[in-house]
Order: sequence, then C-alpha cells, then structure tokens
Amino acid sequence: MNGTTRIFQDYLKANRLKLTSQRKLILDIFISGSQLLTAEELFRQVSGIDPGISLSTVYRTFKHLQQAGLARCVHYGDGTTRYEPSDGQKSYLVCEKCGKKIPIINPYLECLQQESARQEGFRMFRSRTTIYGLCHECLKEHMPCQPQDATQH
Amino acid sequence: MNGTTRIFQDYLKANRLKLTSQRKLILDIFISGSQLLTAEELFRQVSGIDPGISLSTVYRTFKHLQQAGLARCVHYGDGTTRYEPSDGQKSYLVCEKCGKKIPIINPYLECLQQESARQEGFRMFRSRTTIYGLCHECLKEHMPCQPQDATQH
DNA sequence: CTTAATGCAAATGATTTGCAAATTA
DNA sequence: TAATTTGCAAATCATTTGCATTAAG
Repeated sequence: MNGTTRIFQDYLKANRLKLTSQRKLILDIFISGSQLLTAEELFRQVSGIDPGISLSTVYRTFKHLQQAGLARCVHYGDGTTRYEPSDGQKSYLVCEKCGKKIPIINPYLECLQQESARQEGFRMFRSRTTIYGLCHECLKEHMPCQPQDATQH
Repeated sequence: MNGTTRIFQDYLKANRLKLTSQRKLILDIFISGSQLLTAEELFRQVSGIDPGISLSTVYRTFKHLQQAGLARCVHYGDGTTRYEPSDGQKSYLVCEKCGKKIPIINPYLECLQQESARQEGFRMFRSRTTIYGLCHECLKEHMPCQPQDATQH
C-alpha cells in the first residue's frame, strides 16, 4: 500500500467514513493515471473496471480526496475541470538579517501557483517560493528606517 | 482616458467591434474596483448605474476583456469564478524539459505571500517564486509515457 | 445492527445561445 | 444603411442532491 492510499485511509478513519470498493477503485485509478482527468474521463475509466459505479460517486469521492489533501481540481480556460494529485510545493520565509528560514503552508498559495501554471499551458510538478524579508525579531531592531521596495521588481 | 481603456478601444477597433455604452460602463467598473468580482457581483454594480444592462452582456464583455488581455478569470475552490485585471507581479514558470522561462503575472499570488509573511510576523521585501513543470509544447511530446512522479515529492 | 455510501433521477446554478429589436459606425 | 450588440428567455452542461436501497464497520 502506497503513501497516498494510507493517507486516504487515515482520512477516512479520522472522519468515520467507510472505505468502499468504489472509493478504493477511484483512488487507485486517480493516483496511477499519468494525466489529468476530467470527472467524466475518470468515470469512464472506472466504469471500464466496475461498470456499476456512478458519476455521482466519482464526484463525491473527489471531494474527499480534496479534503484529504490528495487532490486538487484545476479549471481550464476551455471550460474543463481536471483533478490532479497534489504534489510537493514548498514555500519559505527567509530573514535577510539573521538567515532564519521558516517553512510556510498556505494551500491558497499553492492553488494560485497551480492556477498560474495552468493558465500558461504549464503542467506544474513542484514549486519553490522564497519570501525574503525580516523576521519579527530582526524587525524590532531594524524598524527606524524602511528598507522597502528598493529590491522589488 | 487611462491605458486600460485605450487598450480596450484598440482591441475593439482592431476587431471591428463597437464601443457601446454597456461595454464602457462594464470596463470602467471592472478596472476601478478594488476587489475581484464575480460576474454576478459586477452585474449588480453595473445595474446600480444602468439598470438596463443584462447579465449576458456582462459575460460577453468579459470574454472580450480576456481576449484583449485585460482580464483573466480565476476559479476558486469554493466554486466561484472571479475576474481580475491582469497587471502586476512576476514569478516564473520554468520548463524542466526545454528550460523555457515564463514570467507569470498574478497579483493574488503576491497578495497571499504578503499575507503569509504577515502571519509569521515577517515583513516581506520581495519574493521569488519558481514553478517547475512542463510547458505546453514539451507536455505534448511527453504525453505517450508518463513523466510523472519521478520528480514528485 | 447502526451508520454511512450508493445509484438513480431530478434539481441546481452558472454560463451560453437564438432571435427580434435597438444601437453604433 | 449595414453590421453588430443588446436583452430576454430558453437551452446547456457540469455538478449536486433527495431518497430508497445496499454495504461497511
């Protein structure tokens, strides 16, 4: 059992949800696929294996995958919406004075990066964001002047 | 008349489209607003001034604004779609295959970065975002096999 | 057994479109 | 005057939901 599957199972357990055969199948196809799928497309693939599964279930399962942080949906300009596994995005705050490095977690940030990549026809694998500035402590010592904007753009 | 308005007028002229009072009003409200609006929201604002304007016209005008490169629509996880003026910051998309480097523009990204920094007591001076992936062209060549996961995680 | 999940069909809600009337160049 | 745009209402289309039934823990 791979990591993703474990995460999903943990999520289900934590929320008193059940691991049905449908959910298992949808998850498997979702993570094993090499390209981004539309709900319909994934539904068709899933149907090839278990013809009984409904489109509603695909949609419902996707919601859980999203909540578990395993999937995100990406909207395209052509009107389609595709679901993709979420991948490793790392963001850091770096203090220019003391060099402190603080990892930040901001799903919205990740979402927007995805969105930006998508808008350029890009398929994003991972991203690095480094935010340079002054940390709280160094800020106190520095406050008198305002080192702003000079470095921007 | 500001730059945006001029661009829009040029776009209209270039495409033999007409500058109607509705389009003018929608453009004005769109560019003057301080926040991202839903089609509905913008429609409501516009209606406050010219109650005759229809929602269809708002949608149709948006398409033109997008084509003119003045607006882009951003889909949110909450299901709303908001239209935002395209201007502002630069981060980069980097294609891992061909090395292409594309500057991306997403004011929201910057906004969120500011926000993240603030939450940690950080004062943000500048940021560098690099999004790694495959560009549209390389994506096509790669599709047959699955370039996935290797770089993932 | 108890609770949650499923499939189906019907409902929703955002966006689009056909068309006759109105407006722009 | 010719061509485009508008508003309206109806049509789409992806996604969601209600409900009776089935399956998981």
